[in-house]
Amino acid sequence: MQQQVPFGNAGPVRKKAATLADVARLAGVVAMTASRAINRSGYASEEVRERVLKAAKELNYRPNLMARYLKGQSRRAVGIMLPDIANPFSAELVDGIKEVLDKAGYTAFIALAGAGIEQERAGLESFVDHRVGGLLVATRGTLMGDEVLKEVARHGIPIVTVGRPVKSATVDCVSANHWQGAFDVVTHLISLGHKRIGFIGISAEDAHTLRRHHGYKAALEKAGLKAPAEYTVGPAMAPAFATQEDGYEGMMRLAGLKKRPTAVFARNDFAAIGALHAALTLGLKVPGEMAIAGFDDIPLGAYTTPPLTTVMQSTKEQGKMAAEMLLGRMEGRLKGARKLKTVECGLVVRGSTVGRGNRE
Amino acid sequence: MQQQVPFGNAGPVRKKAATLADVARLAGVVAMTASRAINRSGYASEEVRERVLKAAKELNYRPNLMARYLKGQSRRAVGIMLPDIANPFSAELVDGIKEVLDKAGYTAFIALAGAGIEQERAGLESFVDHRVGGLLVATRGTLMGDEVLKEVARHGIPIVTVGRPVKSATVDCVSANHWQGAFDVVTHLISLGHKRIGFIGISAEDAHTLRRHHGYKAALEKAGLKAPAEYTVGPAMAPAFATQEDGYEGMMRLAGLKKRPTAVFARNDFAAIGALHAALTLGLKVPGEMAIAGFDDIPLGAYTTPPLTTVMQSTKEQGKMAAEMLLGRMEGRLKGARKLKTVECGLVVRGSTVGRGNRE
DNA sequence: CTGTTAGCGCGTTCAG
DNA sequence: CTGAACGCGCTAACAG
Repeated sequence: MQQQVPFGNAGPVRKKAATLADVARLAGVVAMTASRAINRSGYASEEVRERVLKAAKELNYRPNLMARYLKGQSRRAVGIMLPDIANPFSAELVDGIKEVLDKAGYTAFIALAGAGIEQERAGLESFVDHRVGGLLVATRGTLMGDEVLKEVARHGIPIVTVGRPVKSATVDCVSANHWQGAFDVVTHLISLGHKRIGFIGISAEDAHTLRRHHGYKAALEKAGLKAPAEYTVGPAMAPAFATQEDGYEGMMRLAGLKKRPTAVFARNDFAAIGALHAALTLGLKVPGEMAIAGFDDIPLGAYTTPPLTTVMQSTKEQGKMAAEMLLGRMEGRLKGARKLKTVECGLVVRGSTVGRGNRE
Repeated sequence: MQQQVPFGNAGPVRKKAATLADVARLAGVVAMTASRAINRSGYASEEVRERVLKAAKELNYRPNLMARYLKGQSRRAVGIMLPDIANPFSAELVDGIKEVLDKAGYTAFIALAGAGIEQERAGLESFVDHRVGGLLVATRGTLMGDEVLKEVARHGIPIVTVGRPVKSATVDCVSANHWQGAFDVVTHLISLGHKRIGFIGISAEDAHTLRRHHGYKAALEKAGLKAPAEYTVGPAMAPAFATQEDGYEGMMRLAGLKKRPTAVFARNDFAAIGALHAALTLGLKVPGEMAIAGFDDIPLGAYTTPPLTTVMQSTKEQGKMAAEMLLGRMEGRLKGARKLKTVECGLVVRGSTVGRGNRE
């Protein structure tokens, strides 16, 4: 029974949405009765409920959440603040989060921090304004960002961050052990006999990257190897995450050194793929003359030629854990001091460090 | 001046948020005056405004949007419904949308359709419930999906779809000319002398793919070439979009034919990259023995070896256009019958169809 | 310029 | 089982 809709020829004018009173009138009862029938709260005779439900459907009735929230009802929506959307990390994370949230009957809204801290603040405030019941924040940690988060926390909304430890007693955190992942993959390179190992994609802005770089240095140190400053390269102004371009440039720089590295660890898989392309373009054999490893285990990494050795950080798992912690806070199951959870990373060895590579 | 926050040791208990009345009381005025001071509507003496603003800051006051909306205020939030988040298409689209929305001072919320139509419906209804002022829908077109959209349209919320023509008089649409893009790239392959050209990633579910496949067939037909059924391969149950795996499988199938194609057009770049890896794994020279083209122009496509020939569909541009149309509807600038806009696609020629490739 | 009144749509509370 | 009154936080429309 398709109804006439007042749009397209009427511009933004719209018939006012049906209210509970309208439904009640049509069903021949009073608003309160309709409310009870619809929400199954309190009693209502079967017969009345049917009439009400029919009327509701006919009027295309949707309860006005604003009015509900106004009375301080439970808020079954969660806000997710992401750094950007182009990042496979975001995709997997949301995957894990949604799995938990969907099951629990919550709706998730996503906002993007995008370029700057101001956008992030605007998005977070918007979440607060729209009365989400909890916040999952996966943006990158900067000191400025922390201030914003603390401000938001003052509104009393439970917050769980992912991959971003916040120095605030009211915020729970889930993150991967980037240090250990980097340590493991560099140790893997060392165990293959490499002694000159470069790092592509450094950036002082990004907490993850710094921890990965520390892991890189620690592994070298433990093996008694050196990491000359010139072996660490990165774009001057680091963006949200290193890109193919950065990796390409980085490899070009490293390969141009008089004593160039024989292996390279790139901050993430995008950079690694860019580096791989650069190396092949220069005619270097991979991994024969240049071994390359990345970080993140993006799906495409298994389909480069040669496939990419990388570090898996079980992002989906982190998403699930974070969502569960948040729900716990929201529903009062989880109490007490802030929780900090860390997930270990796993090494994924493929052809870019071991084997024939794509040239004899 | 960091305040004590009641969380962490108190579970979900929270101090009630400050209300306008609280602010007014602290400033020694009445609520209405505070409202005027904060919203710059009506008059308020400079002195009073300062006092009110100070009080507001002190109490960490945020106007209760629910209460505002309840009065039927303008809704400066927009909902974006995406098919999934792992898709570079989504990223670029949101990029374009945000550019317009940010400038106009609107906030964007994103929801994901994910697996099924039910999630999509839930997300859309949640948007309606949260009283977003407009909806941008970029999920894939299926008949079931259309029904849901029509239902939502009945609420009188302006809707613009991207890449998905909807048979409803109340929904505006923006999309790329997939047919033409496919036609052009296949024509490019033909112009290189290829006579046996395969298609990887067919799926009856996906409208875009079908249009790309039609373009592929049209190009062959126009050149007087044949497209045997066995040259078109795809996973039986097609997911949201074809993946590296699908491309890999597809190429394996095509390469195994007694009279195998000399060129392949993959439904998207992910499939193309999978196909590329398969071809190289089989020892085929690309493009010498097997030319490969994709669709979408994802960033990584320029960094495969050889780099990928593909079709650019200016997704960001589509996002901008869609957002502008939506704002036009929301603000009453755009009136009248539904608008349908189509953006042309552009051919991007790289090494996977032309040149030496990555082997001599 | 500032204060008062009323009502948005709903659910809670208390009477029928 | 059903109805009537009240108030959530805010602002439009009137006074003062």
